[in-house]
Amino acid sequence: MTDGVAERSRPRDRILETAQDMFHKHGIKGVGVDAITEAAGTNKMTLYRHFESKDELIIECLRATAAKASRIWDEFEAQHPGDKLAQLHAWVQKASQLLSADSRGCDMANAAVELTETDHPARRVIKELKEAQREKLVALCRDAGIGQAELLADTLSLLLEGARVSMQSVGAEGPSAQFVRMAESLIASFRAR
Amino acid sequence: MTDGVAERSRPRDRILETAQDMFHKHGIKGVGVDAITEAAGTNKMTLYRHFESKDELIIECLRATAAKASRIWDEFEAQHPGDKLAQLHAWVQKASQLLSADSRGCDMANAAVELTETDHPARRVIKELKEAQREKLVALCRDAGIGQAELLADTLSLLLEGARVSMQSVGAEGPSAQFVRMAESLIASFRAR
DNA sequence: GCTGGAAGTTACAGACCGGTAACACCCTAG
DNA sequence: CTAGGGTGTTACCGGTCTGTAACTTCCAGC
Repeated sequence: MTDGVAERSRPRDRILETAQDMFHKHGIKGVGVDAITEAAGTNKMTLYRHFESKDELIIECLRATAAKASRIWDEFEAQHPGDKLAQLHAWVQKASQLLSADSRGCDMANAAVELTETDHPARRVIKELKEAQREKLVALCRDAGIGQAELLADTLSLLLEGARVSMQSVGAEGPSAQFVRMAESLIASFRAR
Repeated sequence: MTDGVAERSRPRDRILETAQDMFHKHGIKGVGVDAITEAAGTNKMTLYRHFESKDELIIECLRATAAKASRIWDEFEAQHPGDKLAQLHAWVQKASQLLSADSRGCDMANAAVELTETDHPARRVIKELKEAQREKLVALCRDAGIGQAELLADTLSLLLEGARVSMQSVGAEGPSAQFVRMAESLIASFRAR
């Protein structure tokens, strides 16, 4: 009969959620564990009882973010059951919404930029998660009946990745503003082949 | 009759060059001023006599990097005088070379990711420099006789930006490997309109 | 009510950070 | 030769960082 209120959830969950949010907003190196625990309404010792190090917490945050993103793909399937082309357009739409709603880009890409040590434990996790996302998009393009599915998927990936990082440097009025137009005409052009 | 040897150049120049290199390799927050001065063969006091703060040094580094990039555009003009379309293809080629030679992406974009404070002095510099680069590419596309020059330039920008950040998260074998093919077919498609 | 484990508290270690003060040195322009 | 500016050296300041130790408090299950 545990109380379901978010504010009174288990400390581990609060830490994970708060850390995700703060890493996203201020960057990984821009947030200390003390700040996280304080914002999560707990303390450092409790954090280190649940996560063996800050690096481990970072990895768990990335996994959680990826899992959240993965759930969006389920929405596509639910909204357009079986219609893979419609799901691809929904993907473009969703990407555009993300661009409008948030100017801090992709957590995994940002983490890769910040964590420059080539042997950092988070790097292989980032690579794995990004590869999984790539394969999902390739499969969607292929199932939508597009011939060069890999090429379209990769192009769309780069466009979105570029848009998300471009927003952070030039701002929302820069090249990223044209993302939807670019993506849609790309899809049309690939379908025409 | 000052000795021209690079190792014996003025301390300010050595600091600037070393800082550029180290910020690029290890990120801005991953490098302390002590490490920079030591690598530059000097000391912290000398750094602070030439730069009023680390933030100011960061800004000077970004300006220097942009100036270096700007010189590449002069090469395009020198290699293909008057032939703007050839220069556009040279741009693609050069971008691809950068992708192969270096996996740490764009210093300005990386800095924008790292420096999350919205009022950080480097942010407006980054925006200015990125906007200048954008206008250069737009002008090149326009002068190459492409109708929707802005749209092509912005698409190429996002592709390159995406490729440079994608390399850092997924690696060189990911979507960024197809950059040249994407860019060239984009240019061809825009020329056909 | 008792007990055991989870959580909170305080203090601390050791390292690094950006930035400054005071002073010694060296080398070149006059 | 001398004066002075650029440079090097050392020590320090106050702050922040990750991570730990020792102890107390709380609360649910029995």
